Amino acid sequence: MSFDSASVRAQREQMLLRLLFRATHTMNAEVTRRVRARGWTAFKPAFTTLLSRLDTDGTTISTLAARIGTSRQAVSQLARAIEEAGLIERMPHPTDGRSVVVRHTDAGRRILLDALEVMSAIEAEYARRAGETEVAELKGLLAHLLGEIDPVGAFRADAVD
Amino acid sequence: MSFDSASVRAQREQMLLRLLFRATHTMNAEVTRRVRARGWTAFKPAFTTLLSRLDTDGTTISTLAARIGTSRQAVSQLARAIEEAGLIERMPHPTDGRSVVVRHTDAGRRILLDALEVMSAIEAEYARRAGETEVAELKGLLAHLLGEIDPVGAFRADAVD
DNA sequence: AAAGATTGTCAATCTCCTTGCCTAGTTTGT
DNA sequence: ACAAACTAGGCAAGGAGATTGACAATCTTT
Repeated sequence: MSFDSASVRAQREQMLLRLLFRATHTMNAEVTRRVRARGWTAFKPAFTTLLSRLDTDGTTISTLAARIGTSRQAVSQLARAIEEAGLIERMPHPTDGRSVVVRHTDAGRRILLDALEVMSAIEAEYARRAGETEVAELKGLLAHLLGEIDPVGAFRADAVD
Repeated sequence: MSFDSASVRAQREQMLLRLLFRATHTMNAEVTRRVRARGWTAFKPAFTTLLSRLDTDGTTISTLAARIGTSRQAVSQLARAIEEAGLIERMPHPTDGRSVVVRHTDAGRRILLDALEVMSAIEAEYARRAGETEVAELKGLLAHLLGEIDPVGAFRADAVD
């Protein structure tokens, strides 16, 4: 394998990982910008990760960690930040004295719905610019690939809490 | 829009942004793991961003910043880290006294080729598991979408350095 | 020459995450 | 019943990667 900088660069530009990086970064920046523009100035990109995984009756830190796929400490810290933004609240677990249940506040529910609306709007815009079929197909292919390479990361309706 | 936690969660799982996040994260983790396994223990995920954008005869910090799409400061810091890992070297610009030219060392060229091999191997593996056509199509659709939403991020053969 | 831009860097700060350790509870084994 | 083992959560420290503001050195324009 020879080394020619231009061809190496061109090659990398077409790598799947590079394409994924660019798409993720571009879309995430846009979502954050628009959610903030809706008046949620305290919103941070990481918030939706947790907010969207809370059950109506609340969820424990450990369960969240398992769902999100990070450590309990990370969730605990993230939860503190979101709590300080007034979007969730901590409560003692009804039966397990060690556990803490995290639950949406009203504002937490509102911002989540707003974020979902923003994401839908952006997707719709992408579909308008790049083609309805293309974007739908892209989502299908991504979901298909993820089913192969990251089955655990998927939402499981039967998750035990 | 009503609020039902389970349906909201399910809805978000199918959002394009969420799919992109999962795919990016999964693939990036795998690339890093394998490159490290090839003996590049000092390798960090962020390195390839810069390494893959260096020209054979070197590139200035400002040019890199424009190419990568971040600030000069970020590039400067990243360059220091990569320099300390022995993969690039700084040199004074031949004509412009303000500029610094960043260039691959031999090790820098080798690790980049290794990383590209790793990425190709992973893509091939994905193609085997999820289908050749599917992965090729996924890449095509991503590139197509990016052409619409992030035209600047693309590689430009006519870039002036 | 003087005014203005541009290049790279320093320093401080921020976000998100990790690792190591610790206490308070709960479950298990005998 | 009771000690051992495990689990839930949080504290502290710190790292990776980026941002922002300020700045000296150097070019460019007028």
